Amino acid sequence: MPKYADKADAGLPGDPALFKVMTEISIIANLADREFERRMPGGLTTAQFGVLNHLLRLKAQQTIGEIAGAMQVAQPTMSSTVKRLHEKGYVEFVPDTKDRRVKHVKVTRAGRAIRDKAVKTIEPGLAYLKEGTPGADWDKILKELTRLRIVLDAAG
Amino acid sequence: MPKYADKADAGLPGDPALFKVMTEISIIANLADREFERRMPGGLTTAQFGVLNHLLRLKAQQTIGEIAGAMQVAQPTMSSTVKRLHEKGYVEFVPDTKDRRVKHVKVTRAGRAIRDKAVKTIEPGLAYLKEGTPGADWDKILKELTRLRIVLDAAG
DNA sequence: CTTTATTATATAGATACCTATCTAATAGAT
DNA sequence: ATCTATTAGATAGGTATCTATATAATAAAG
Repeated sequence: MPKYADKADAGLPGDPALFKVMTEISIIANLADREFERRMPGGLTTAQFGVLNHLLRLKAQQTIGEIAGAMQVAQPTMSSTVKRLHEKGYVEFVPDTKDRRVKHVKVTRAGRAIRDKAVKTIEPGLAYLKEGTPGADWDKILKELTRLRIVLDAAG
Repeated sequence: MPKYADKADAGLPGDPALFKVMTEISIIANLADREFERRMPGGLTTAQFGVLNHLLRLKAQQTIGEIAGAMQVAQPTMSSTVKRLHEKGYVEFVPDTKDRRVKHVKVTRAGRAIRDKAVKTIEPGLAYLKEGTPGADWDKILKELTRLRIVLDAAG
């Protein structure tokens, strides 16, 4: 049951627009995670899907640290996510020949298969969202959100 | 150290705009939480601040279920957040005279004080973000994001 | 009235995320 | 060569979030 569908926005009248934007972003992030994970096969989470998708699109192996940087999360977070993918057999670890501290993460066949399945699961949902927001210029909104993210990131 | 500031967007070339938007939203939500919590007094989290702010702006007490609905999170999540606020002395529980199952959550003086401090802490950050994104029409973006959230919420 | 259904909140068990810290291995400096 | 600094990753402890379930109290039905 939707809880907010009858309200103009998630904020209160006095809030500045950007504050409301941040509130919406927080709610959307949570709702989207829930929707995706409800539909994703094999108990994949969005974090786990993100890693598989990232590596497969790059067509490359990466270290845990590199993946953490690319996904914009802390290294221990990525250690944990990769560990779960490993337990499920979706990635394997390739030792570095020159530096024994390093683990190269490689997607397995099973990992590729589950990711392809996940992509197919997501596509109709994305189409649904796009149809549900006619007239929205997502390319333009993307540009602004990217600018916002860069400023926010630089502030840290 | 920013990790993404040198990239056009957080997605990959083949991704549809709306997919990239969702990716940005996820990253922004995390970055914003971190920034705010780093600056907030008294170890307040964004979730905890959100509850105090919500109740104080409404100028009303609400039950845990009502707050959960308003903040768009599951009821056990709100039980947990409210519990932490109670441990810190920022809210108190007012028993319902007619229904002994119900807890009315009321912000204490200390809660109001910490929220006022938090608001003052946030304002410059918001101004910084706004200045860092000149020309962005946040009112318009808010409208689109709200539509997106409503569609997403209705899908659940 | 007693039994059943509903409702409000709490508890249990996961995952994701963080910061702080530890270990192991490599690199640098003297 | 040895001592120190840096780096990759793992571990510990904490909050937020979810779903599923338990508990308690009210409401509805018989």
